[in-house]
Amino acid sequence: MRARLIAAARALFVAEGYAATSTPALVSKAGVTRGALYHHFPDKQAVFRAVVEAESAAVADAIDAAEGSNMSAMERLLAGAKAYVQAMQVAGRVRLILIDGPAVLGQEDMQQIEGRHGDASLKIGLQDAMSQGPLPSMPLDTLSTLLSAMFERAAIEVAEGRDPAEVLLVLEQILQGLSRLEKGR
Amino acid sequence: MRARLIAAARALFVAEGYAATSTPALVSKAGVTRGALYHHFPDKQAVFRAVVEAESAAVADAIDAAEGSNMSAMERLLAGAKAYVQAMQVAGRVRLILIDGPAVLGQEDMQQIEGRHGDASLKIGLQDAMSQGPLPSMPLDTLSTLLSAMFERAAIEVAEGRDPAEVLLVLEQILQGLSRLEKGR
DNA sequence: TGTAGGAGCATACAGGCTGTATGTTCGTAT
DNA sequence: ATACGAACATACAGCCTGTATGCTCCTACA
Repeated sequence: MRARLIAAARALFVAEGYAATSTPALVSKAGVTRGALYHHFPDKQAVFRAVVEAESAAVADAIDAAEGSNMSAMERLLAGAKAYVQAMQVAGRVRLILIDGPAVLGQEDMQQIEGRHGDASLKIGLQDAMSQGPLPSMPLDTLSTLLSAMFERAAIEVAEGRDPAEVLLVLEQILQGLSRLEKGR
Repeated sequence: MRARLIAAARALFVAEGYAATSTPALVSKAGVTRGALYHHFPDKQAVFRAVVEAESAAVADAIDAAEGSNMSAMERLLAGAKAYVQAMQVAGRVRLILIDGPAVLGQEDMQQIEGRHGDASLKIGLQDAMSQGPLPSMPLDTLSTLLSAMFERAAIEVAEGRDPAEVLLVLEQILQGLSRLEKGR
């Protein structure tokens, strides 16, 4: 039942957006009444949060699966980025996680949701690339956040039709550029 | 009158967010009635759009003002980035332009609004850095979009309290890294 | 100068949506 | 056997949006 609600909600939030999705329409699609919805969730926003959390977890799993342990730090970073962009191509994910999510749940909550899953692995990858790889030392949190924003935008661009190979090439160039800086600076 | 409405709208959209701002509250703050609002704007979204457009134009002006013509291409890029991040520190701009904007108006409209102003200058800067500067050749549109996303995130981070010097340092490193790649590749 | 017409704004109304309060059913533990 | 709470349905109150309608005043023009 909760699952049916979440599935129907996902479909509508993706198709119409959060604001334009009414709870009557939602429960109608799920084949239940509004009573059921408000029994399982405190409010409409909580339903949205559940949808986003599930989606975010799925993305994180896809990234983890793609990062082989026999890769170098830089290889893992690139593989992770590629997996991320690809995982975000599942229809609706960009809108849920990157567009509506921050506006509806707030940047803070979104950061917490994402941070629980995938964002941490990027930071670890960068940490490795600094200590064992060619990446020069610089503020880790900041670098991680900025690169993460770039990956997110990459996902959006590909979802909107830009050539994935081109996007990944540019991402690779930027990462490679970073590794060309002198380490002791 | 239109100006009074836009000013009141800006204050409320920033303080409460778009969804939580009601038109009764808006007109009450502006000291008029809802009739006036719906006389000047077709709907609530149009008021929001007007606010965002004004804000976006202000940011673009700040960037233009900061880019001296006697700078090298890479210097101009960095100066523009710095000016952008700084201009976005005006209270509420991050929320209006980067958080609520895309969700309320859609990424497409937002891109059009921003594109009319500042985004173009980034692309020109990159173009110069490629043809006359040290930047290796790569897909311009994609690079521009990805870097732009990074700048936006930089603005968000600084607005949330992260040390601006640290953020700008990392931005500079990334740009410098790009310029270290071999040009003929 | 008188008047028609429209801009600028206020008021009133209809429809829809959210969240809560109030049933109702059914399983389960004692 | 019964008391109790989970799971769901129904009913209601309040608010909000957009539109329709009304009023006032200024202006263009005869």
